[in-house]
Amino acid sequence: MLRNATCGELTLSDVGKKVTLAGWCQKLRNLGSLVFMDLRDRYGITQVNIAPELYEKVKVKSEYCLQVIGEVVARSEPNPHLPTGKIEIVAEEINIFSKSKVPPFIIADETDALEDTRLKTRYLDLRRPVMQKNLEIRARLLKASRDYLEALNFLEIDTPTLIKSTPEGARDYLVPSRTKPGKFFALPQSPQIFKQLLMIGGFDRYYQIARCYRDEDLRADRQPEFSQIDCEMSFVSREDVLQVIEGLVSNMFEKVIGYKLPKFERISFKDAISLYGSDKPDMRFGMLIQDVTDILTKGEFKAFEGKRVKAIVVPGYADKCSRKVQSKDIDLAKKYKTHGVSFFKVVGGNVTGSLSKFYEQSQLNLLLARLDLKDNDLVIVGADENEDKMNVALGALRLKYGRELGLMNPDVFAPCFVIDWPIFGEEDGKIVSLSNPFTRPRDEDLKYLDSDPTKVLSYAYDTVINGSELSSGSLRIHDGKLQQKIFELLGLSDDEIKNRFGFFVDAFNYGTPPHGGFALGVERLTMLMAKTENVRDVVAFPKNLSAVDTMCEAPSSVPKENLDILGIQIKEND
RNA sequence: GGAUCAGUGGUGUAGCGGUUAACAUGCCUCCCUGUCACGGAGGAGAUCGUGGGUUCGAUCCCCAUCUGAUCCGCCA
Repeated sequence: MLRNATCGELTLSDVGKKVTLAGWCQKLRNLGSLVFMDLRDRYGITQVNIAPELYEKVKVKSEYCLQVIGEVVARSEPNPHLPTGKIEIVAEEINIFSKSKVPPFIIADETDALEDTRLKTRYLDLRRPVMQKNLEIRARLLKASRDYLEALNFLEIDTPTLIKSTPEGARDYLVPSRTKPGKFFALPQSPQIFKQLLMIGGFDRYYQIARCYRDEDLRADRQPEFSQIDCEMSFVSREDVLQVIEGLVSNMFEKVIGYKLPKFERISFKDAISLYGSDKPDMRFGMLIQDVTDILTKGEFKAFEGKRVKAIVVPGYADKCSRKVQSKDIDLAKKYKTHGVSFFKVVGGNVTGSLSKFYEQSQLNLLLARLDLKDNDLVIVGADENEDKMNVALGALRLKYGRELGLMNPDVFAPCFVIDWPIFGEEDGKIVSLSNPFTRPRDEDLKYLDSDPTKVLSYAYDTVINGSELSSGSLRIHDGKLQQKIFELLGLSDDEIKNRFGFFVDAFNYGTPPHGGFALGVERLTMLMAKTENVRDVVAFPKNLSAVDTMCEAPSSVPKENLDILGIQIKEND
């Protein structure tokens, strides 16, 4: 037996027991004729009292992996900050399993190393309690989701990860085929098509913890490979699916972090954009975007003419809003391809600011009343021909100030469903898909399919908590004719449809049940529960922003012979 | 594809035309019987990301390049 207790469990009631612990030497405190060692494992830290003679013999150092045999004793001076702080082990024997080089950074929650450094020796970084806690949250929420879904009769079925490339949406990761040189598999961006085929195959409730791959640029919350709790159900209404999502997510929060989520709000896509300036609204705080077009286009200020004018109010911020701050905000708004924003301040009950001179007092009073302005409030105003662009820009500013004013409390979770998404958008006069092409249009909107497709809303739904898109899903089309029609509206020719989705379209001719589902982002969920804004904190071995694993140095070159077998030649750099 | 910020001992930072390149921490040696961010004394450790330029002189200014972070585009 290499150990019979962990470093996190011993208490005063264990005093007198002889125990064997195993772990890593976290810290040594050598007082001369008395040496203390903090021994660390996954469960905690236990102090070991080592006699100088024993210490001389074993010569323990930082991060040595070792075993301690000794008696549990009560400490004469307990440490109230440590769960095991009332006891220590008097070492009788120390066996070193293996030595360690001096680690490149301090292995503790409060490490001062930058992430880049930590990633190069991730296995050391993973020893840090906070990383172990994060990965434990991840494991526990997966377990909770399995338990919940299994109880509802969902069947776990895995789907292939070497699949047909169907260029649409995200860029595929490609895998060359050896048996068919010159041809490629793609790694799945999601199991979408397969889970729908499972519905046709009669598995009315399917789920899977699915690995997904997207070869797109990364972000702090985006990795090229990630996991989804993927579900699909047959013979369901939108309401049925939303119930499952709400139940599942609430159950996970309760089981994993003991948080009771409130009932999920519902908001239409349209309202989310116009009130929050985002399709993933953070509902922990207000500061909603308001329409002031009728008031502010009536003045002498020509630049607002013919545009939609929208505003947010930052309470009590007028005196903090220097010229520098303003110019930063203008730049932020311009990032979203707007003309920028302007500022009003409320001073002594009056609306002031460089634009105020363009307006009559009566109009400014209207503004005071409409926005319910108080002294020292800051009003950020933007105008644009394209209302949604300005909404999105103001939405970004809303988040900036929400953060700054401490309104985004990480201990509070505000869930909502964003529903009624449009199916089509317009880009350069062309109809483009805004969702996946299998999303089912609302029955009441089918009549617009020919006349004005952009008016057609769908049975799609996103789950959003604290501004993070946790899941997205929809009812799917189950009628072959309607599916064909959607493909046509997207400008796909019969040949293209046949090439990309032929097998899928064929399947629809054999009795497709009405179905729908969703996919929950595992990393996003874990990030919320672990209260981190960085995906890499909840992935054991992540890629950096260039999609590189700096520890393994992947991707890498491969020998020419391997390429020859695949019929691949690398183009020389020009 | 674009924007911004940052690369200085192992680690994290300071310095921003002339410095013995500073501080903290880690590491090594010695002292220390109750530490838990132990304490004390001493020591080693840096071609200041790379290449070019400006200058009498560059870690510092300029250009290029590489690397990292964050955002926009992108992510059906």
